[in-house]
Amino acid sequence: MIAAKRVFSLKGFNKATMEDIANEAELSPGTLYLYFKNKDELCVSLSLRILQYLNIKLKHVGSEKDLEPERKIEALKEAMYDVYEFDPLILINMFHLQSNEILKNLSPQLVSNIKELSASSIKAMADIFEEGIKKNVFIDKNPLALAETLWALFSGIILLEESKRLIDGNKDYLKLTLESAFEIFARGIKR
Amino acid sequence: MIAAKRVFSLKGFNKATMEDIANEAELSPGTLYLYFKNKDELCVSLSLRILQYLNIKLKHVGSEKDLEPERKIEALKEAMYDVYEFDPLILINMFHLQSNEILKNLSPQLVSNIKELSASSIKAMADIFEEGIKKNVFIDKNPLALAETLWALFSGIILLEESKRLIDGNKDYLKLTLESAFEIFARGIKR
Amino acid sequence: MIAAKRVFSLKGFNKATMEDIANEAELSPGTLYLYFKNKDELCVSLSLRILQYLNIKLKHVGSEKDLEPERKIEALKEAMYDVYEFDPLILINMFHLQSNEILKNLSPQLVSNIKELSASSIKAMADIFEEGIKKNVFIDKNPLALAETLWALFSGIILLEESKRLIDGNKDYLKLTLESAFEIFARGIKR
Amino acid sequence: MIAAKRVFSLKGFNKATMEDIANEAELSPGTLYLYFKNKDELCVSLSLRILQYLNIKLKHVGSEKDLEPERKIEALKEAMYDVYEFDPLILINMFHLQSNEILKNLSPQLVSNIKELSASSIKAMADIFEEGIKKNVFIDKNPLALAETLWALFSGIILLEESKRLIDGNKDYLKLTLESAFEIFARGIKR
DNA sequence: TATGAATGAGCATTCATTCAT
DNA sequence: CATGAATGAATGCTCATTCAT
Repeated sequence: MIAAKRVFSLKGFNKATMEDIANEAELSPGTLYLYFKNKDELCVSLSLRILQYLNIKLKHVGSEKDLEPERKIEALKEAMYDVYEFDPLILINMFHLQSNEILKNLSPQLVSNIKELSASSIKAMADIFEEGIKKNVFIDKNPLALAETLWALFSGIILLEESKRLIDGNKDYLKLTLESAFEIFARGIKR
Repeated sequence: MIAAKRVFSLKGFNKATMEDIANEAELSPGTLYLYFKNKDELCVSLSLRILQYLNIKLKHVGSEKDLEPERKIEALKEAMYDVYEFDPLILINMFHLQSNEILKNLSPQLVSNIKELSASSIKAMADIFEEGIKKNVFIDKNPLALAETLWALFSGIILLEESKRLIDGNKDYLKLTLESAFEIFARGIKR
Repeated sequence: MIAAKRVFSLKGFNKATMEDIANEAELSPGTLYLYFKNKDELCVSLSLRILQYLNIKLKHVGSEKDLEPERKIEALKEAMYDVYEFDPLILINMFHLQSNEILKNLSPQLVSNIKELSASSIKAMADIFEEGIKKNVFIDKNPLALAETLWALFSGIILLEESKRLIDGNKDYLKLTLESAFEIFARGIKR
Repeated sequence: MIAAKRVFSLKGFNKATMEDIANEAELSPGTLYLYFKNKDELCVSLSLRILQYLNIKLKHVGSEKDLEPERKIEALKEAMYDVYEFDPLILINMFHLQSNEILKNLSPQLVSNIKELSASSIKAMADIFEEGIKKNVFIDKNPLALAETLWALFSGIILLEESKRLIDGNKDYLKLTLESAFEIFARGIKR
């Protein structure tokens, strides 16, 4: 998977061949198929891994007992930025994947995994919002709706920054963009 | 382009063949190449079209003299939803495109067009925010930053809904999600 | 034909398209087919032209009454070099053509033309040799055989120099190579 | 390579498809690409093989200690005829190749191989001439120039005979033509 | 005479996948 | 558990040629 990550990052998913990955992993092409049913599943496994990482990070924020809801929003931002820095390319890929034709040909098991992890991540955020609402810190809205909005904001920013980098060759302003967006979001949900 | 739209929607970009499109258009494959340099450019042309449409809609909102800034945010939401309804698949595709390996192999002319239209769209929103800031309706933040946040929110929501549809087979809740997200955003930027 | 010559020289016969030639000639592709049955015949027409030119030159040498046979060999060399300089690429192409798969698909008329011109050129040289043999200046060999040898020598040198240029990027030493080869040939046929 | 030789001989290089060759070799098209980078390189490999064969033959003649220089010229003729008989079509193809657009797209390795073999072949002949010059049997001329002349004569004759066969349907007189040309050449370089 | 848009058969090449070892 | 040679279906793209105007 490390090899695959490296190759996908370098060549992009479509241009990377199984042979490339096998070479990078110092394995033979055939061996890859002992561990992954096909190329799609190999690709998705990478997404799953980062989704797991994100999930853990978000849950961890939720479980911090001593943190005020408002601070937790801050912590979410940090968590998201951490995940991004851990592996930008794979994160981007993951957000692409979610609405892609690849999903259609995936094994139900894997789709189910993705579904669970996504749901779990959004749930983790929703819990935080729910707490905030109960404490009268956040506006009284469906916590899930708040969580989805934040999720959308996060993924949208990731893709926007990627697109800016590709089109303009811009440097990496993600941190700033993220700060700014979270500030607006935080104000938007404050009671 | 209508044929291509149909075929891409049906089969997805990678699975659609030039022959499929030619058949749908009742043309020969060779003829497609008289009008589009290659498959990528044909695909991107579709994105360009919807980006143009979005651009016009956003500019139109900006130019409405009698509308209060707060109403214009509402109008932006309507505009975005209109564009989505005009052609969901192509809009999704467009947001994918922006951060994709396809961009790397595109003719500079086309990349430049995309760049201009994106910039112009964001600028149109930024103008609205600037007006609102001047009128002391919105918080005093860089209007461009506000615009980018809204853009990210929009694209993130589009992709999130698409992913929900693919994974859960959920019905189309975009309208609701959009409403909810815009409400938060509007509160977030209100002074 | 001038346009075709230019395009073939630039791109080579296989890579040059009829559209290239039409553009260069400021005509439409269709129009080319009013004058040439197909691409092969257009190509061969060019060869025919230079073969005609060579033919005239060689005959002219033969008809110089006041020239000793030995001088005529010198004159042949000059004639050949002239033809080469007139259009190296087309001459090379012509020698390639003669033993190529293109010939198999040519109209009988054109094949017949080539045949006649080649024969006539060789005949012109043979006449010179015959004269020399009668005058006891050249060895008593079949004049046609002498002519064919000289023809082979000429074409071989043309192709060798072309190959040297392509492989080594060497400058144009054709003149020197030709001199040297003719000297050997002249000694070889002198009584 | 045997399959390719057969197919090229039958259909000519341009008309032969990779599928034809694969079928003839009882392999799949893809497998061909495991051994040859592309069609051009497959074609050139054939040329390389005969060039190697020619090279060995010529060197062998040069290394015969007991042969007088004059006999070595005879032996060269025999060697060349042997190579021709070994595979006429491929030899013709080889001489075409040397001055062709194909060379431009070849891997540097292959071009370098061709270059070396050609040079080595000409050198082998030049050595023979040098020996003859030292022994006062041949005229005192640059041995390399003599070698190139003979090379040109050889290739020119090969192509001329091929063209005669194509145009006139003539039988194979190569042996005779070669004899005659070598006789002239031998006289031409004799002191 | 000239056009040029449309053709569509044709082909090189790729690469995910398999399977005998 | 690993191999890697072989596969062969799949497809983007080309370009000589045509024909209605």
